[in-house]
Amino acid sequence: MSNVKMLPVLEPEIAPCCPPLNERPLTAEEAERTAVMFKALGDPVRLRLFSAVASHEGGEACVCDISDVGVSQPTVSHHLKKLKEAGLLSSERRGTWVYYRVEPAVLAAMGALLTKAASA
Amino acid sequence: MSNVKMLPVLEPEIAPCCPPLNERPLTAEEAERTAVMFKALGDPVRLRLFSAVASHEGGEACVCDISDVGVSQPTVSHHLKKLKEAGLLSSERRGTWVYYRVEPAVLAAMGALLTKAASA
DNA sequence: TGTCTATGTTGACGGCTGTCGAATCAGGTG
DNA sequence: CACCTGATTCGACAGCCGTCAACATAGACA
Repeated sequence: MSNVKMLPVLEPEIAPCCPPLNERPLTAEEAERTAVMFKALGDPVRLRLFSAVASHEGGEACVCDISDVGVSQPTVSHHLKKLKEAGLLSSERRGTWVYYRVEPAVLAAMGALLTKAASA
Repeated sequence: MSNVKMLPVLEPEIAPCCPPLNERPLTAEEAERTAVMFKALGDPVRLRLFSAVASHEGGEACVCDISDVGVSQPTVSHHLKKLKEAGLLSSERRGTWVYYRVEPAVLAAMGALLTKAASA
């Protein structure tokens, strides 16, 4: 298979998504979209996988490099798929191995949601 | 009753918690602690409630001001409790009403986790 | 005291989600 | 081609979670 479906909300280059959390109450739709991203990081295993990819040299990592998080290999694959669906990771097959890479724009957007709210 | 139990990890004033997600792979414990916070924001209703509190004047809001999110009142209470347990909100009763307030330090810590990772 | 309003708690239900083993797919190698 | 390894998908199960109605609690006020 090729591509898991991506969240359309994340397609714009800088992923503006939603206003800072303290600017105004989020609408139901905004909350729905944003919650998907936070939920993706709301699992310990996914957080470890994501951190492993993000901290790996070159900003990308093969599944084989990061699959030592205490769960079975199908479960690792399942979580990577979730992160991908949330728009936080992208994947590419190169020969034998599949490499995952972080999406910095999405990360920055999520960070802005929080830091702008914190500073105000 | 008074207080719901807080996460001990969030007690230090600036809530240093964990390194940026791309500095090194998170340990199991770090991931466990951090995931609790992200999970708290990983629900649309909670995100709307949190945003409503954060954007309310004075940085605090009475439950009656924010409970119009399309779910029943007990459900609102349930979600506010979750946000409180995650260390994202604090509450205080003043007379008839209960006021919720955001914890900016925790918010800043979560933001730093993401923005530092995004910029590197 | 009693009553009203504002929140929180309880108990139950249904759906979602994390997990695994087994099967399957993709690519490399012989 | 057969075979092996890396990775995903499938099918099933248990536990968690969001939701509600009903009940309980806290404070204000008469």
